[in-house]
Amino acid sequence: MKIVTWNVNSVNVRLPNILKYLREYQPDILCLQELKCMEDKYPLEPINDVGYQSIHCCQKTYNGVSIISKAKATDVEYNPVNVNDEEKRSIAATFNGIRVINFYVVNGQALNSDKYNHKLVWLEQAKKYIKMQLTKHPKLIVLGDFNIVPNESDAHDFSSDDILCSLKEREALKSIIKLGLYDSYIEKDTDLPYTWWDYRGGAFHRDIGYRIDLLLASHNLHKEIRNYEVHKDTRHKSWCHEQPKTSDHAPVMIEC
DNA sequence: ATGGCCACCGAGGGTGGA
Repeated sequence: MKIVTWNVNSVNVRLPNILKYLREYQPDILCLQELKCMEDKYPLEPINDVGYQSIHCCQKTYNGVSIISKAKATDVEYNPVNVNDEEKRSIAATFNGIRVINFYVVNGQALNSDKYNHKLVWLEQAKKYIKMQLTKHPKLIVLGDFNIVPNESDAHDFSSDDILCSLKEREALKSIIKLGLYDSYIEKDTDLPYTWWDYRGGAFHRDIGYRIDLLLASHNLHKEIRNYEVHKDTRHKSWCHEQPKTSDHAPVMIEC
């Protein structure tokens, strides 16, 4: 079973990339973040045409999350984690006995910003939801764009004064993991751990990145994970000729 | 070269991303 998280930075701009990814990698479950469209603009038909179903939680311009899958979703919850109902940052469903919770965590912008407090409040809500979900679902995975690095080694430029790296947000992530989750990241000697590289300054080319896209599995699922891959090929402009502009995130896959 | 911000809205530059 292949489970993937990918922040696509606009589902419509990235549609050719997404369809190519589905055809080539054949994931069982592909969780997307940053759809940036309303439901009536969500490209359901082309996704169906390559043999996949989709559930999606949309808003205008910002945010938005979906789960694309081969199997039918059951027990679907739309935006179960929210501080205000406007922001669509969460969607959850069960696929063949596996509970999948897809998050686009608040970015937070800067430590002195109101958005940073919003991020911390949102993470508190997420923790409550996950705690409740763990009591119901032995096989569970929380995945998505967390906008937080778990460890100092997960940032090329680690500074505790910077967003993504600061103490409070990392403590919030740790306390979520302590509920009974396991970071599925498997270190590869050949690669730095990053999943996101800034568009600016040739960051990808210079491998100046951060590991902020995470898959956190419950013990019963984690013990079955046998592979972990970051699909950096999708970051190359030559990978998809129909849409040479790429997302700034790479898809991250586990197999179990 | 595996290369240098991108996408949104709306009509041009401001905003948000991470």
